[in-house]
Amino acid sequence: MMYAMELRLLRSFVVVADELNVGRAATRLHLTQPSLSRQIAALEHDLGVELFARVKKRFVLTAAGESFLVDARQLLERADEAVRDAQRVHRGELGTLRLRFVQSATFEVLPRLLGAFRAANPDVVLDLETMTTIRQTEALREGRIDVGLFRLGVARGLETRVISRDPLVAALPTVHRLARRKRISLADLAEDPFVLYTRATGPTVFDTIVGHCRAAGFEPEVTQEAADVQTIVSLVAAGLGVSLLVAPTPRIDPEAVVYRELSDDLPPWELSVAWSPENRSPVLARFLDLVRGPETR
Amino acid sequence: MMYAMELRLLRSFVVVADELNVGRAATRLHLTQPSLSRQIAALEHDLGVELFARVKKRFVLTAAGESFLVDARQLLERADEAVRDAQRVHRGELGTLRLRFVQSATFEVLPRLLGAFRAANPDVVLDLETMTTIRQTEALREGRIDVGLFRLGVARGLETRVISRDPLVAALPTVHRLARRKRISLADLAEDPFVLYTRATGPTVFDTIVGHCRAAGFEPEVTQEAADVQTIVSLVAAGLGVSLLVAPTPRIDPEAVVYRELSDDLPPWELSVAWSPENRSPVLARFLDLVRGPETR
DNA sequence: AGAGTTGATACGCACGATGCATGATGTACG
DNA sequence: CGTACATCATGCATCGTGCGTATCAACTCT
Repeated sequence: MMYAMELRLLRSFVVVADELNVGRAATRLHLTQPSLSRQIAALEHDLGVELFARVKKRFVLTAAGESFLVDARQLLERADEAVRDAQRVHRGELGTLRLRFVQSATFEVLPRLLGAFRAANPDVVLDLETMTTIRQTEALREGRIDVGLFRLGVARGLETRVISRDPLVAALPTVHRLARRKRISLADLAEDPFVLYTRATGPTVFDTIVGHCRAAGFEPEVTQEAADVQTIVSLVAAGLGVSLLVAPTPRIDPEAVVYRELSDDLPPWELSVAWSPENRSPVLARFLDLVRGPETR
Repeated sequence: MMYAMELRLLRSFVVVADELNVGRAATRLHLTQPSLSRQIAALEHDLGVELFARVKKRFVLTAAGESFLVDARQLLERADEAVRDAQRVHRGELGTLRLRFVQSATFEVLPRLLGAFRAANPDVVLDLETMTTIRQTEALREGRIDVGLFRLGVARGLETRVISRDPLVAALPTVHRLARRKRISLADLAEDPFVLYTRATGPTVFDTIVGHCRAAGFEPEVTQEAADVQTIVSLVAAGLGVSLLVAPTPRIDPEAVVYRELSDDLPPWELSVAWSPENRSPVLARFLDLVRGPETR
């Protein structure tokens, strides 16, 4: 069905229904009385229904008019809301930010970032999940997510910015012979069994650590692999071996595990924000303002 | 804030968003491409927000466009609904019928009437309540209710139509000396105590019954009054006296109370529908179609 | 490189909404 | 009871705006 009905007619109708007097309503609408009279007539013609009963030159809403008034008010209200929402989405105040991150970002960087973003954009829905580095870059390129947080690696076709440089530390069981030392060197651990990230899920982490060991003159004996930090720390606590982790580290089992600085001059482990330059999401823009702003100083 | 936004623009926007091709969308809308192009531009100008990203002469919805599309669809949907509802209200298919009735209508007439009306108008909300005759006529004149159902009395300024003529019957305790007789005359009850409707709430009922008794040659001894039929029947069941009621009668205490026809040639007790001729409610019109239709044969 | 799409812009026209003047009808009040 | 006032509808001229035709500009595909 094709109605010629327009919001302009609804706006007029609501005012006339409010005043129940065409002349006064016309003044409020900056129109003349005849013009408004014809608008109402046109609306009634469109609907095929009388909205006002002209009883003795006086306007009264009909039952159909009462019903339509309620709906017209709601309609105008919702139209305004739709406009406001579109504008807010445009400004990035409203929408969804799809953010993925590696586990080691969860301990310090992520809470700090999200806290600041939440405060500035309370109406943005945050779609959060952990994801490995490789899958993040894929998802970013295909536009399935907006922001990635991962360590190492240049991502072709993606923009990145380092937001944190964190040292590697050694995780030792409290009962370990070196646990009393404040700093240790990698070479000290040459004979120890290692617990490391599963190579299958993220080869860079595994390979980099093994590379550091070789540079220190030994081939690490990896007795156990695990897919997440928590498990690795638990295994270290249980005495299955030592490990190398990125600081800040999880505070589980503080009685059973200690973290020690490394005296070796290892390059810092960089945490980067990554996004696609093709992604025009205003919410992403807001997020990047936050990330780039303070760092550009 | 004054938006020039009109539904016409929304209708166009939805189609363009659907096709993502101005030319094809224009064909569907029976417009030319330039015209539609300008409509979209005008809409974007109104909102102050780009709805489409023109990337390489190809249309893609922006985030704001996505948001606005959802709302625009909903808005158009609701606009149609508002029109349909107004039309249904006009036809009396939608709305409220405010119906009041005296107690004696509840046993047979009311269920029959409402059953038929409900079947024909399932979306009309029925606002039902018992109300005394006098208060019904007041409420009808003041437009507070649509239909009244009461007995006796001409109501000035109201239209009425008799829909049921019911005989008076005598209510006797089962243990009464006349309970075995099939028909009795009023004069037989000359010495019995009477239980009647409270005169204060409805004088016509009380006075008419007393009038019948006098015509039968005795002054009834009213030992007890009560405001509703149920109570009266209970009192008769308890042996406090006899009563005269309109048939059909409530089926409470069938062991303790019997109803007997009267041999006197009393005028039937008429039940009327009443309404105000000023009331333009389409729902009322539908109701009257039902009431008048079958009766006019 | 050239043909074919596709969206934006220019220009003239025509329809429609507006304002002014007036008519029709009802109300208030002396 | 009649006249002045109020209120909504209608006739008519005008102005604005949205539309179509023609054309341009930019990108795609072969």
